[in-house]
Amino acid sequence: MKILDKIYDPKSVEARWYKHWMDKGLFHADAKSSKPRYTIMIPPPNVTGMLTMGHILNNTIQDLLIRWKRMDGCEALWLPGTDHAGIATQNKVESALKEKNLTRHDLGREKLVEHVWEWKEKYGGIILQQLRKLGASCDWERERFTMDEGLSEAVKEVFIRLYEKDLIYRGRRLINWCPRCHTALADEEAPSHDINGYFWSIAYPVDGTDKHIIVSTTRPETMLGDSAVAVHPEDSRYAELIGTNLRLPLTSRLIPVIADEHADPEKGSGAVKITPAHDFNDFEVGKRHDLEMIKIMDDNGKMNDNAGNYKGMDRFEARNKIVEDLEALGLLRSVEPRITPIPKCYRCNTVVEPNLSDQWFVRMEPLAKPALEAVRSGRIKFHPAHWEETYFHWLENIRDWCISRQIWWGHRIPVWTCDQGHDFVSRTEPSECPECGSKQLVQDPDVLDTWFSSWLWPFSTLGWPEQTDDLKSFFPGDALVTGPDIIFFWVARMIMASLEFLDDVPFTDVYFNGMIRDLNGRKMSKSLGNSPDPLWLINGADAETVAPFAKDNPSYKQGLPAYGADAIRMTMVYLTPLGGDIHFDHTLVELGQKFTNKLWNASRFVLMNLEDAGELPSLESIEIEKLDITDQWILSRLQSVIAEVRQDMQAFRFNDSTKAMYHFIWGEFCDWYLELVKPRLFNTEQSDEKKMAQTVLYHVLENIMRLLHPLMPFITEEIWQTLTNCNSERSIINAAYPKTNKKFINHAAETQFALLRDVIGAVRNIRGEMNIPKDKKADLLVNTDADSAQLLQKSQVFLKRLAAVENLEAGPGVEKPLQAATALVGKMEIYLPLGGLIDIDVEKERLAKEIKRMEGLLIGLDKKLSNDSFIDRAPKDVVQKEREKQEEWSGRVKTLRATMQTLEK
RNA sequence: GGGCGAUUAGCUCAGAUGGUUAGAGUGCUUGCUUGACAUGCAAGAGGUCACUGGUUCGAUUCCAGUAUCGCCCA
Repeated sequence: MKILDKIYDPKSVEARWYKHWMDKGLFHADAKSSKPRYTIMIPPPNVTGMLTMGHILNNTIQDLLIRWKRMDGCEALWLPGTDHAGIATQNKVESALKEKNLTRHDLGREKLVEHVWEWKEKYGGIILQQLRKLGASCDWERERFTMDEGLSEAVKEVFIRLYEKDLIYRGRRLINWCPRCHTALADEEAPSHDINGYFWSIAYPVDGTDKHIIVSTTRPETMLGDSAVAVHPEDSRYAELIGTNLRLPLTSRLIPVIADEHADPEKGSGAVKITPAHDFNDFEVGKRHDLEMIKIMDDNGKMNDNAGNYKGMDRFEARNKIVEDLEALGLLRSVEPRITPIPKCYRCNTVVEPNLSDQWFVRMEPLAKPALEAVRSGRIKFHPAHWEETYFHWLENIRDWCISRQIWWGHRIPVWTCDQGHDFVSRTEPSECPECGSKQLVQDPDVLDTWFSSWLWPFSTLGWPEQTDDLKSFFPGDALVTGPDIIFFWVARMIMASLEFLDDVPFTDVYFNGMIRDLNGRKMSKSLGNSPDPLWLINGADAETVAPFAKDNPSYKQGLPAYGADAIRMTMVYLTPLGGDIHFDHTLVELGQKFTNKLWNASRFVLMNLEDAGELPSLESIEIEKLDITDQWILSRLQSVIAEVRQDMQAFRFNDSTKAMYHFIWGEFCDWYLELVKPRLFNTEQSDEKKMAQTVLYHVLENIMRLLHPLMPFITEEIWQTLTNCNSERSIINAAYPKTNKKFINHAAETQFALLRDVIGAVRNIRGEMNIPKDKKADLLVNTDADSAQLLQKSQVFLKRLAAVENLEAGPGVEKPLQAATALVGKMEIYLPLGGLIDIDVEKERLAKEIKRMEGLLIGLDKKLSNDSFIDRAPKDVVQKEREKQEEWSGRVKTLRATMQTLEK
């Protein structure tokens, strides 16, 4: 049997096994397999993206599920890929052009798109390479990209189907416009941010009088586009003015005072300016009152012809000038600071401008209804469930989805217009207008929102609309693992699309992983620069490399050790409760690193001690009665842990499953079993006892490796291969996930072992508190019943080894010697006659502390039990339990007091 | 303004369906180079479970309110 190297080196082990897995095609899922299916579609990262800590968590969880299901007998598909990120990618290429003093218009549409493809081939998808370092067991043969031919077909098909069902329409509407990216955005793509703004109050003169109406606004520049001032119909202050005209300052226009419930009498003066072409609420008011829609800005966010003297100014420059001019006219009545929510472009952070333009929209309400129902009925479950509220709220208040984008990188809208003005859709390049036969055709210049391709991801990746084997085999999928930040963008829309086009849900469970934050609680993001490069954590990074980052993140100053992928995976999952956020710092990964080291060394120890084992019997063939109590205990515990891990993973409680394994492996297998098994192993003679110990050791460790593999794939493969002396044809990837074996569940053994462990603990406690060196052995006397005494007698070798016990005397009626330290374990009294070693004062102090603690507990308990309502109303078994406790504890206090007295003599 | 979530040991976090002597890792103190591991072993200190009420025999756990923080929507 091979022995492991002294130090675990994640770098070489990880590279070696990942290559092996790839070479053997172990991640490939076979559509023709007869096994049950398990499918996860990766949330496709942007093709421009780099790996972040968020991806680490997200993909570790997916890999954990996939590897578990694969071992558990499923044909498991984890399909990877990227999306083309229309705006982001085009931005990237355009800024590269800018350095050569070129704009996209210099190149023209075709050339630019060519350029983007080149860029994509060269730099795109780095993130997928990075995922391999994490150990992701994606089926790389099935990698997809949203601009692939097949996926583009799916997009076109979906557009046409929706168009023909009248679920897609073109309309002139107010949309969110990014003046920098030069495109429309969906509502979700323009999230609002609070900024420190102002609230300006402006006097609008009533025409023909010397009266004024005061209106307030956070955006004074838009007044140039005002077409009315609204007051509430029941606001008596303004009743007489309704229908009169106001002179709009800085212009020559007259605008009416109208009555509309949009005006809130409680807010400001109660009168509100209406700018239908530049405000979403005002747009609705404008429609109701048939007001003129006056656009005062161009697509760059600069003032246009309608802005009079302000023409050509940037919107913010115009704002300042307008405020200045109003002040000069004496019409500016007040300025107060105000936190103002403003929408910003999610790609470039520019302030978004509402813009009136022709765009394509999807009618969402008919799609939303079935999607709502799918979650309400429980066909799809969210983990944690509270995200359902957010989902419901959005779908119940759904607005139509603006899907056209005025950029060039993306799926072209399959709509043509002929010179007679007829619009029509076509699956192929049309040669004539189906309505009038005209051959003068122009295709819509816009492309579709990237999410309009991502929402098809669960089936477009499998070949839809073709009825491929993959589609039949792997759709619908099982789990989706993603962040709650894209619940609207993506999760809800995938559900809608799958129900609409395949009449089925795309997955049955959605796991929302938490956000990774820095230690100050800020979300890790590129723009804040507070996220370390995850590859630093995996491969290590010297101080120089991380210096720029370490400036604001001092814990990185010394550089980072190579923690390895397994350590990071384990740490992240350990730290994440169901959907909870993580406050992350790299030093937390020491948890996983230490665990990895422990696992490695424990395995090394086992392997060293199996060298002379020869052929070991199968576990099944062992007669349980012949096993040592410690063997029975560890095997029984193993069964419980297997059951617990399975249960937790099934419930998406990965941190609980991780903790269960951690505690079992370190706290029970390493700390206790390995120590207890040593006497048998170190026996140089070959004996049945030794062979038995070796057998149990082997089987427990082998189970541990399989149990842990989905979480820590590399180290478990390395150890498992060595342990099982595998030829390279087999892999732990295809080994069976452990199942509970009822034969080994043994509660009696667990109880007996607990007793032994507690006695050892009590002796260690005394020795520890008195700082008694290990080489000073002491006798142990235990006053206890015959059964326990027998167990202790049988376990003398353990007591000697782990508690430095010299001689043991145990049985009923054993009396406390003078000059002894005392401890109570359950109903046992244990004494350590330490002679010269014992410090009476320390022992008195120790006893006094324990008496005080127990008395404190007893007071509470007595109070509870003297409460009649408790006795009457609490369940009988609870009362009974409390009574037993009271008896035991008061007995304990009595014993401790008596002991104290003997010391005081 | 509306909705959702959080507040437990110095730090990072666990604690389904109310009854546990409130836990883990890390940090801290003490003692150990014990034939796998000093990335280790053993022992210890450290908590008014944010605050105020309510429900209950009993609340860290359920409900309401307050405060602070975070996210989403307007």
